[in-house]
Amino acid sequence: MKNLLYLKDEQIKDCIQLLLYAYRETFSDPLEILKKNSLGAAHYRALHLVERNEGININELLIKLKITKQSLNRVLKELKRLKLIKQLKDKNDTRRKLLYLDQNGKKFYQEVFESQKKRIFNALKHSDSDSVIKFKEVLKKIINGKK
Amino acid sequence: MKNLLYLKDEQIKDCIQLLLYAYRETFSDPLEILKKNSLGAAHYRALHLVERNEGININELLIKLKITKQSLNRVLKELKRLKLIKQLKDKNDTRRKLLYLDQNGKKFYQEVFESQKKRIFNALKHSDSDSVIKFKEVLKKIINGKK
DNA sequence: TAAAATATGTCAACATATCTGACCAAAATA
DNA sequence: TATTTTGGTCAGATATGTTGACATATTTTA
Repeated sequence: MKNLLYLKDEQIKDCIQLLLYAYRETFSDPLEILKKNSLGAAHYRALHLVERNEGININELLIKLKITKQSLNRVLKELKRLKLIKQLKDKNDTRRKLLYLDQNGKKFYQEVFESQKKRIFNALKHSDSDSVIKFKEVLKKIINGKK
Repeated sequence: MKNLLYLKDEQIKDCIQLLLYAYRETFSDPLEILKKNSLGAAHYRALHLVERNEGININELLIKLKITKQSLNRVLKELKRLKLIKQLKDKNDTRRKLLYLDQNGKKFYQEVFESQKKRIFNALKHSDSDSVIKFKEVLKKIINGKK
């Protein structure tokens, strides 16, 4: 049995705290721009997922966001009102509604993303390629978790 | 100029998404136990910081949490009521109140931490020492951010 | 084809955790 | 003594989530 220092409780607590701070800072950066448009973090999370998964339907989005459809609906209603996203019927199953960024959406998303990007960009720029790969690997293991 | 693949927008978006998911999963694990005691994530964040900084005062805690004193006050009131934390006056400056875990607090904190620890522990266990070091380095750069 | 399942939308009520702004008191410091 | 610092409190607002109930259109299944 190796003496795995980095598995000691204090080290784990360190990781948890770093994760909390990194998340908080990363997601507080874009709040200002969002607020100007009377939107919040929840709208951005949905917008981000639509941007990265153009044509996603409501159900898939719900699963990724892990919120109820009532909560999501409120968010989507406002995003549609502001012409940031649009819905098109799935031709193979017209019950399903597929989500896309609308005209304003692409521009707005890019603006919000830029505000958030700076922090990550600088962090990665000052890290080497290997560090970034390992950083993402550990994050993925945390996400998939539970042994 | 090197061709830094990992600085492309798509890679940055990947990182942001991983960070969001890792945070969400890590902090959703302990919610069940907290809820049994009618506490939430906010109480745990405060409890965690008191555990890691025994004798911290209110102002320092406010700065670490980045919330208003009104919000913190409500959280601390409940933690004190449940005998999870206690306040002692600073003898050098009796305006200041220093926070410590109370009897119940140590036991309760450990229980909640264990529920959260599993996920991180497994992720780190399946990573090598170098990966963990680099993982933490990148997180720190993200936190200190802004060039 | 009739019944069941699926995908989405909506209403209402409520819970939680945050915020702002105003104001107060005790203690330390200039 | 006047000002600043530290902490507490009240009241109201906002953002985001929850449950539960119900409606509609469409697809799938028996």
